[in-house]
Amino acid sequence: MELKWLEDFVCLSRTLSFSRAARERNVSQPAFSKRIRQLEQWAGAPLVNRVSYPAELTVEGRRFLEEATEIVAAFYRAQRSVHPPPSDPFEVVTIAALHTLALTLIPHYFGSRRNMPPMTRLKVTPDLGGIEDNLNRLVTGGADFFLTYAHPLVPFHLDPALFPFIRLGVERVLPVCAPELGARVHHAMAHAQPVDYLSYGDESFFGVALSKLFARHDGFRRQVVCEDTLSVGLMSMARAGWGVAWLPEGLIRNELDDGLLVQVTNDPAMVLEVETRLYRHANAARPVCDQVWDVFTSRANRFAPAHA
Amino acid sequence: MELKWLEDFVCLSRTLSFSRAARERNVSQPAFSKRIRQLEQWAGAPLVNRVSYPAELTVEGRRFLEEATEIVAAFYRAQRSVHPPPSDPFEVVTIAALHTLALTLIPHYFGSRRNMPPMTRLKVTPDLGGIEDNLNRLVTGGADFFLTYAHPLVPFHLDPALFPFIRLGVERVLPVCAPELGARVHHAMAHAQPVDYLSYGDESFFGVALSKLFARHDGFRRQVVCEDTLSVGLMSMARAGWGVAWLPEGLIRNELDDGLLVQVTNDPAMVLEVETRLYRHANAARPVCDQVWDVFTSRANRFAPAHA
DNA sequence: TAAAAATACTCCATAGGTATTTTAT
DNA sequence: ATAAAATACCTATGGAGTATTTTTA
Repeated sequence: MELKWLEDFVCLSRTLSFSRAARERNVSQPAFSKRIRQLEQWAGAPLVNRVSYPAELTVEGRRFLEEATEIVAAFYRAQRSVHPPPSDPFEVVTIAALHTLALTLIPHYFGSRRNMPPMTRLKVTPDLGGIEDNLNRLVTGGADFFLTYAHPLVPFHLDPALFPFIRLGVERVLPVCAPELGARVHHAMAHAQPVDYLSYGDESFFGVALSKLFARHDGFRRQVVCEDTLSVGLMSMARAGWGVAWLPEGLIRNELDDGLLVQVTNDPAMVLEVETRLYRHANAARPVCDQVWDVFTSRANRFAPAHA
Repeated sequence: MELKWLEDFVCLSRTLSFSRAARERNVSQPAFSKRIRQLEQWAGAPLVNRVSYPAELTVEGRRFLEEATEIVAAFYRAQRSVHPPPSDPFEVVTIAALHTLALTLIPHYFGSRRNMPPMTRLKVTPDLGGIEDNLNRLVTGGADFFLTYAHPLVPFHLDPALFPFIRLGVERVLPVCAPELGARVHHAMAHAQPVDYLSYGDESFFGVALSKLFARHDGFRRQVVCEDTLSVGLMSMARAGWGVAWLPEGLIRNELDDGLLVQVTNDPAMVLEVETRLYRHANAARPVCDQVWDVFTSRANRFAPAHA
């Protein structure tokens, strides 16, 4: 019985796809399948229903998942317990965050240090374009909170019993470009002609969400001229006049106000609306975590970027 | 990272001996050492201090032990969660018990079913001579309680924080034989001549304890004529006149009263006194377990066989 | 038809064994 | 001197890969 089997299973329960989970776990699909079978043999029952597509957990699998998630977290807690952090008068609260939110939302919520409980330190661990790392940090207890976007087009499954979340607000992701390109781009889009497009790639949250959004509107043709998983990177390119980028409103409010970026269309179908959510581990029971949770709960919607 | 490494470590923390733990875990000593080293590498620190003898856990090891014990239990809880027992109106309380105590002490404590909380069922899982299996059942959550003898000569270590125990009483283990052998055996022992001896072997609790007791009195010579790890088996042989056996007083009270067995010496140095203890898992938090615990606590010493 | 999962097979990393040396009491 | 732990070395199991077939949407 190996720890990685449990990690495999937790990953599979999120992706509900052997191949995707295998890729995420950096093993070949046959090897991954075999490991899941070994786990099922140890557990004594099938945990995944393979006949349906997409795959789904069996009743036994759902029961097992709760325990498995707990055990995985316990392992890394045990590992950390060996090297207790040097006694520090400050309580450290770790927030795993999609990098854009680390830039835009966290300052909004906390404003100044005065809004933090005294003697606490905020540790933000931004991702590099994928949410998997952040999810793992939350599941294994490496982070107390996970600040993320959420959208029906980009499903990721976290057991709501173990990982409660609060909906902080809604953010609009707008198609923008430099003002000198505005007219040309507007014309191209209106006539289904290809436009220069600044892409998030196919892996990141916005990349997946946008590609599915565009799939619904085949009138939109695009030519990828630059790719970057970081929204701030794309913003720089857009300001330099390379092309159109879909950027979160909270990130570019100043640029829009100052006319450094302009929205290329008012078609609401071309605007992506995403929720902003804060997840926590139900067992992250430190008092300071409850305090931070309360700060976010009390300010939810009030400080959400789209409504600020 | 493998489950068996944690089981190895828990076992090692009890035995404080690589070779003994290796035997208990059914692997060779080098393989066992290697597994512990792998665990230490994963944990990121030495968990065992090997320079001292007997080996002892490091500070890190003691911290890690608590988590490890928890995780091992969680694994087997997860495994059981896959096949939940059929809904049964009865709560089952499982007691792992040294077989002799299963015969003598449990009936004394509970008397009739009326003393059990209503709608509960007692499941007794006696051992076959060794305490290791029972310890494992307790550690992995397979048993709610562990009823055992205890003696300084037979140390076994259970973390008192995780496995609290109550001292139920003291039992004397007496050298007895059939009445027709009494005079001859008494004479032989008085003159340091070998006597026919009914042995528990070298593995069981009484076997270890007695061999260490005898080592202090080299005046006692013995000839093993029969070996059985079960005390009741030895009692039958003793009644049939095969030789001398050391038997727990609670088991042979009737035989002594009826003159079917007689004590071969009154030398108090030849009597083994053992404690009877009830251990529980600190996290076995079901209400019915607390009730059973209370039954034992309230009756401790009152119903101990040696004082009954 | 295309993507996903299972199957077949090959290879090599490593877990575990035996034999031996080193170390500690 | 003896018992325990580490070291050295060898063998074989099985874990992971590639290639292929089967299956499902």
